Amino acid sequence: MMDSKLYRQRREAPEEVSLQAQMEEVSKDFINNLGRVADFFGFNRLMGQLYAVLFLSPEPLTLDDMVKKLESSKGNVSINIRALERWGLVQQIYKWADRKNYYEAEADIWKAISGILQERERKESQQIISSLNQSVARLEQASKNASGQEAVTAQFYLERMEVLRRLFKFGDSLLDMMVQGGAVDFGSASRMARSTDEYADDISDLDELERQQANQEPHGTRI
Amino acid sequence: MMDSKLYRQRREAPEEVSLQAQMEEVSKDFINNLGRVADFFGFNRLMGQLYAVLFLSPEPLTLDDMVKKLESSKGNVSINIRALERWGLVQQIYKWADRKNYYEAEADIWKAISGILQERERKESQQIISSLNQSVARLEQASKNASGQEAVTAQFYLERMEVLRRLFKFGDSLLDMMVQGGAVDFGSASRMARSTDEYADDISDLDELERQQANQEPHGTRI
DNA sequence: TAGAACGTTTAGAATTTTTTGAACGAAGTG
DNA sequence: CACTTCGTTCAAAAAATTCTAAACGTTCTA
Repeated sequence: MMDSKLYRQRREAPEEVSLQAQMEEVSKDFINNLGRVADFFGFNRLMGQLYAVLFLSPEPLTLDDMVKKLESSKGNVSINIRALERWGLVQQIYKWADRKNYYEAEADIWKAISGILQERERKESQQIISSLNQSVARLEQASKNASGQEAVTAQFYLERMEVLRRLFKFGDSLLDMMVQGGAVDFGSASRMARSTDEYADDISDLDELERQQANQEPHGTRI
Repeated sequence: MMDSKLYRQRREAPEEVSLQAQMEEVSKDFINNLGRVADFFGFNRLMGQLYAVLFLSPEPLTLDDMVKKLESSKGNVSINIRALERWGLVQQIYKWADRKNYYEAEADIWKAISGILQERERKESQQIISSLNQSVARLEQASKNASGQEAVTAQFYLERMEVLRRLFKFGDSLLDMMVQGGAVDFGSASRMARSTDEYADDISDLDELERQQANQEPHGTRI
């Protein structure tokens, strides 16, 4: 079934062979690139490559198709394709009277990315925000009746942590806006992210942060 | 010199000791968190931890201070602190008549992040964009006088690659706006990122992309 | 019912990344 | 000059990640 294609290819005229060859090369590049991207984003290379293969395939592919294409082992492909499935990057297709599983790439890239942002990046950022919130609360409480050197250091901690807390809050709302579709103004964003003491008296920036975040508060980022 | 602090701590009243303990714990959390963040972004854990230690320290620290605090080896700290320096996340401080090197964290987080985005994320995205551009160009050229099945497949490749090319272009300009300070509308962004055929006839989106990108074209993203 | 086709799981092999510790050189000190 | 302090380098160890190949369970087929 697949073989017929290969046969045709060998018999065709020079120009056509050349196109085939080009497509071959181009798709190799593409596959490598997505491999690197996946790596870059903390997935593994094979996941990216698998997605790439499926993304460039007009028809859904089977496990073995991918094994062949990527020269990897069946086990490895099996594991990674299922990871892709869990991330919503790949879907399974069932064919009538065919015991094989076919897979195809989620073609709506934006949907795929939103899913990842929602599931992974935001979870990460929210954990950190939550931890920072706790820390700030504890320190504020504990340093209430402190004085001298200790109080000064505690204050320093508080200021520094507040800077990071703002940053992550901003990052989190940025992610949310990417997912929900909103608008961000990086001009004010960058000012907000800068260190507290420089801008502590400039309340308008804080207001702006709150306003930006208000748009998406409904779905529960607040901690 | 450092010991005096520890001495004081032991002699102080219960409340004060408690604050110290709180600060200890809170800073451990913080250090771990930044370690994870660093990991998440493809640096290594120690880099994040080092940055955290410096970020929470009111005075600059020496290599050995950090070795002690993080219970790592000198070699490891040396290597990673210099990596941080290269990324502009940490600065060296020279003290008069002191042979040791002191380090302090870049306190302007936004500046630090911009640097990374500029140096690393954008480089990555631009490489991919460039590779995609080449591929698209090659395919367009090669499929000029093709026909039949081959032409159809080539067309499919082109469409798919165009989708990714748009996505990365958008990502690239997003990064640029974060660095330069601009505004992004994720509503139109998401529409743009979706697959070509659905929106091919809706030219206004394309216009919007170009307009958004026009702001930063000067510093050479165009390929 | 035996055997083939498929996908999953898993132990351990291979590879990559991170860490250590010792050696070294440069610079300062007595 | 002998000795100490400090930071870097690098080979090897340790740890973490990724990959393979074989075993296995299911489902289908003859």
